Formats: sequence, structure tokens, C-alpha cells
Amino acid sequence: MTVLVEGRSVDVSGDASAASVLQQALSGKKFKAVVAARAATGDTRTLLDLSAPLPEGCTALEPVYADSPEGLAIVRHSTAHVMAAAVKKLFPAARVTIGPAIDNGFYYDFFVDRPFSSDDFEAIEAEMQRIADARLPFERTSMSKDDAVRKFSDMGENFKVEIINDIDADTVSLYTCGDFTDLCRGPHVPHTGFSKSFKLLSAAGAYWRGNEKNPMLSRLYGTAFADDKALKQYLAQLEEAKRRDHRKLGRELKLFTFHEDVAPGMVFWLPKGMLLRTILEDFWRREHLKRNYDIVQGPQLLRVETWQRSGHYDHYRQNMYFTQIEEDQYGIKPMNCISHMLIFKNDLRSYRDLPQRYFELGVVHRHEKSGVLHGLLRVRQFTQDDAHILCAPEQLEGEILNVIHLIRDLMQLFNFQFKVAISTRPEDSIGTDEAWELATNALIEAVKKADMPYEINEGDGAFYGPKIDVRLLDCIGREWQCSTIQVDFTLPERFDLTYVGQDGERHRPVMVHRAIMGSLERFIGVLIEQYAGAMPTWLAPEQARILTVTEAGDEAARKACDELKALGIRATADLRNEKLGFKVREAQLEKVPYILVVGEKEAQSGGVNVRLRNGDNVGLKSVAEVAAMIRADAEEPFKRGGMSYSFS
RNA sequence: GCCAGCUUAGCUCAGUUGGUAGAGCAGCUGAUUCGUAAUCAGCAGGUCAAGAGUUCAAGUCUCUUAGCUGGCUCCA
Repeated sequence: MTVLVEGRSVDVSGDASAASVLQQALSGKKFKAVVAARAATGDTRTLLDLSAPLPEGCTALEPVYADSPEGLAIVRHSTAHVMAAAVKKLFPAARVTIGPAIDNGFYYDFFVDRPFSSDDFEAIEAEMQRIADARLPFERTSMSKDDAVRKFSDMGENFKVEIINDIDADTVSLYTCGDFTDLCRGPHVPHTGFSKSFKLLSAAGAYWRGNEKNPMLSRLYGTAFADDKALKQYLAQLEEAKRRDHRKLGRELKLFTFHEDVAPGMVFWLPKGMLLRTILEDFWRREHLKRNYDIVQGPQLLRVETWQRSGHYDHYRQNMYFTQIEEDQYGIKPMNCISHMLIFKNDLRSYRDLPQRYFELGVVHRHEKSGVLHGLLRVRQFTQDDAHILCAPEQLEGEILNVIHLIRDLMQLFNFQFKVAISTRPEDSIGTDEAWELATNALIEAVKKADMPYEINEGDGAFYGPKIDVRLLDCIGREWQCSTIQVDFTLPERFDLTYVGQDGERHRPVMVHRAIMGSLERFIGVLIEQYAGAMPTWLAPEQARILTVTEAGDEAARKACDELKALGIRATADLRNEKLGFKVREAQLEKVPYILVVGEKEAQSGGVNVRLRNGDNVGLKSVAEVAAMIRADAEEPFKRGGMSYSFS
């Protein structure tokens, strides 16, 4: 028969293996990098081990290279097996559970008496290296479920038995390399030599099947790549992420601080951080006014009866803070929606008033478990750029589309790529099936109209409605959950919101909850990491710093500083009795975008010498020229999209 | 909350087999007036996270608690 390989026809015998076909079709060098094969039979494509025979009716066979995304996943998965083999050898009492490939590596969960720690890595890595060097083949066998259950029971691998019992098939496949046999769907690399470029990264606890009622397992995380060069590059990227850590930069740049003993999980904004935040807030309020939102604000405390009525008390109580004043119990708001609904109810509304779009930079408190707090990215008090849109059902899709466009424009402003996911009804939820279906469809339709790719997260919605989540991707490829759009048919019902329609009858509006940045705290944290602390000029708390060489320049520096300020530039002057090199170094480390030097020469001409934060020296400029330059730089990101910026 | 690791000066970190705490940076004082990433000198700064135990003796060993970091789970 004839099989197509990378566009070439190859004649093969009926019982040929994938390896033999590919070996025939590819150069030796290319074949060496192949870890598996993808066989096409009609419309279906299946991944195959190289040692597997071609499936019946196979028309094409594509090589899967070790450095392709699919190949990497196979390499990592196989490396997880190698790690499990090493662990079983060093710790025979360890029981194996699961070990998949994940985004940037792999993990394997073990049930052990003593959890692993990083002290164990060296020994495990050394054993893994031995296994890799031995180039042991991965051999696949099939057996009936009953036989497999018996086999793993005999080995005492009760977790594997549980997995096998859950598999909906008559036979299961096993992979053996060396003395280690594991239940696995495959495919795997041909031999352990493909798992030579790996590193163990961390040990962590994880519950069996992610449920905290189940036993705690010990999870080992690692990563693996096609070759040492790619591994090294990835490890360097991890270092880079550490260098950009917003907690470190927040301290160094004096943006914010925490006092864990006083207010764990709550931010203290320092002057520079607060200035940055104020600029961002100011821009964002204006943008919302431009897009026909109304800015409102509700109280921090609402009586507990209100939270009972909204359903928050039943569904969210464990994350809420409460306080008692005289006889009255109050709940501190974990969300802003209630106030916005009460604002809607303040007047009799007509269909002509819809949609009502209420925007609030709303401070909310949510008690999160101490273990999950993480700098600005996960806190207990945060400020949402929250809005609630109350509209007629027929306006829903259009309103959602507007929100999606706002998200798109903001992402563009910061050069973020993003991913869209639609989450459907969870188990713990309120509302009718009909309402859920209507709302879910509106979200899907709007995303389709916006021409955006999306995925569906089944059962991941809020308790009151389905939602769209947006994860942004930063410049080193990490994902951050920020924007969310949630449709809600339930709360307007509970609070009896109505508007008078054209027909003179009362109708029920639909509510859309949405946040674009998500929380200002998290968003600023992500921005700090995205820019490694060097904020874009429009957001930089200090846009220009004037440095003197000697105190003879003090007067000229003060004058230039005042002039820049008058022109709307955030400038300071460093008149300290320090050497110029010292002041330059400090300004550079503090990521001030424009470093302006005033010495004897400049004082005479009335200008400044301009140095950029990348180290480039632009030369002598007049104050007016510098101001124009900084302004152009500040406005530059706004040229990309549908937003604008105005100096105040 | 659970698992692991960590917690020494404002920050970054030393501290040997248990013998009673040290450096750099930052701060303060003084000198220095200097051209694009660190001028010099001096001073000050610590119940070694908290508590208990072992010991003649604990930063160091054991236990308990708290916080932090990385995960699980949750989520903006």
C-alpha cells in the first residue's frame, strides 16, 4: 500500500511499523528527532507510538518531532514516567497515581509516607539521568481490564486500580520501560534517551483527584525539552520571571507595601504607587464616561438582610466579612452589584432609559484563605473596575459586544494578547434552566460577532449566571485572569427591578456584571511584571528627573523642573551633593523614563541633556523640546487603538 | 485549610561539629563640588518570627504557633 509522508508517497508493506515508514521517507537527521507519528485514516487522526503498526486503511503518516508542541507533550509525559521509574527505584514503598504533561512541563503524584522535598531532587534526577542514558525502550502491551486490575492489585498500586475501574473500555494499555510498568494511554517516545533534557522544579502537596477529602499526595513538578539548549532557555525565562516579580519591584520602586501582622492581604499604597494608580484610575473613568457609562458609588456596608435577599449570604458567606453595630448586623460588600441595583430602583425606569450603565471603582473585601494570598495578584481587599449594565433582553447581545470591544481596546493599549473562555452553569447555582440557556447563548453570540476564538468551560460559571472570562498573556507568555462579563437574570428578579415598556407594562431588565481590568491591584501587578517595572511614560509616576552635576546647577535645575511641571510633565529635581554617576545610576534603577542632566554647559544655554532609561543619550534639548518629546512618548500607545489620553 | 520549604539589621544575605551574632547596600554625621550605573571616613542599627523543651551552653537540635514562598483548592 501507499502512504503519504510530508507530501511524498511511500510504498510500504502491510505489517510495517510507523518507524519503518518514517525512516524510509525522512532523512536520517530528521528521523532522529521524531518521537511519535500521527496517522490519518479517512477523517480521523490518531497519535501512534513509532513501534506501532500502521492502522487499517492508513492513508497518511506525519512525523511528530520532539520540538513541536505535540512532541514536547509526549517527551514530557514520557519524562514523567522516567521520573516515576526513578522514584519507584529509590523509594519502593511509593505508590504511583497520575503523571501528565502540563503547559510547561509535567508532574507526577505519589502516595508516600514522607512527602518529597527539594532535598530529594538530586538523587531522583541522578537516577532519571541513568535511566535516560540507558535508552530503555518504552514497550506497549494491552490487557483486559480484569487482568490489569489483578496485576496492579498484586503490586499494591491501589490508586491505579481505582483509575482502571473508571476506564470505560474492555482493554487498557500499559507501558513498560526497564522494571517500571505504568498504566498509560500513550503514546510515548521510542526510548528513554529522548528524556535527557529535564529538570525537577518543585515539590508540592496535591489531593488525590483534587478533592480535599481525599488523601494528600506528594507531587513532583519538572520540565523537559527536546534538547539542553531549549531547557536552558526555559530556565532562563523562569529567572526572568523572578527578576520581574512585582513584589520585588514594588518594594524596590517604592510603589506599595504590606503589613502582614496588621492587615494581611491588604495593600498599603506608597506615594509613587498611588500616583501610578491615580493616573490609571483617572484615564479609566474618562474612558467610561466617553463610552456612556455613568459613574456611581455605593456604601461599603449593607445590612445583612440585603445579602440574604441577594443570595450572597447563602452562597458566599464564608468569604464575607461581617460587623455588628448596636443591634444591626452588617456585611462588608464583596461585590458592588447590590448598590447598583438600588440606584436603578431609585427611579421609575422607562424602556427609553435603557440601558443604564453604572460604573464604580468599587472597593470590595473577600476573605481568601491565607495560603492563596500573593502580592497584588491575590488580595483580600481590592478595587474592581466594576460596572453593571441593566438592559432589555433584546439589548443584551449588543451590550456584551460593547464590553468585548472595550476589553479589546484595553488589551491593545498594553500590547496584551488574550484568550476568551465562556463558563456555563455550575452545580451550586440559582435560577431557571431557561434563563441560563438564554444568557449563555447571548454570550456565545456576542463573542462570535466580535470574531474572537473562544473555549467553553463547563460548569465554571458564577452561581447567578454564565460568564465570559478573559485571560491576558504577558510578554513572557504567562496567563492572567482579568476581565469577566457575567449575565444575570436572577438578581433583577430578587430585587424586583422593573422598567415600563412601550406597551405600558412592567418588564424585567437583564443585568450584566462586568470588570475589565478585573481588580486594579491585580492589573497593576501584572503591568509591573509586563514592563519589568519600567512603566510606559504615560503611567510612570515620575516621568523626568533633573540631575545636577554641582550645586552651581541648582537654580537652573529648579527652573527647568518648574517649567516641565507647568507643561504637565511629572518631573522632580535631584539636587543632592552626590556625583553625577551615582544619581544617574539611581534614576536608572528607579526606571525614570527621562533623565535630564543640568551642568555648566546646559545652564548657560538654558537647556538640559537628555538620557533615556535604556541608556541612550539624546543630547542637548530645550525644556520645551523635552516636554514635547515626553508628551509624544506618553501618547504613543494610544495611537494603537480606540482610546485617547489627555494631559490634565 | 492541606503538603513542602523558608523566617538572622529597613533590604540582600553569611554564621562551621551547639560555645552567646557578622557583611554589603540603605540610614545618620562629617569631608568632598565631582559630566552619564556606586567618592571617602565615622556612627548607629538585631529578645536571631513567637513560645516551650533538650543541654553546663541553642541563631544552630526537638516540639508547638504565626507569617511568608511554591503548590492543591478557590478566584478579580
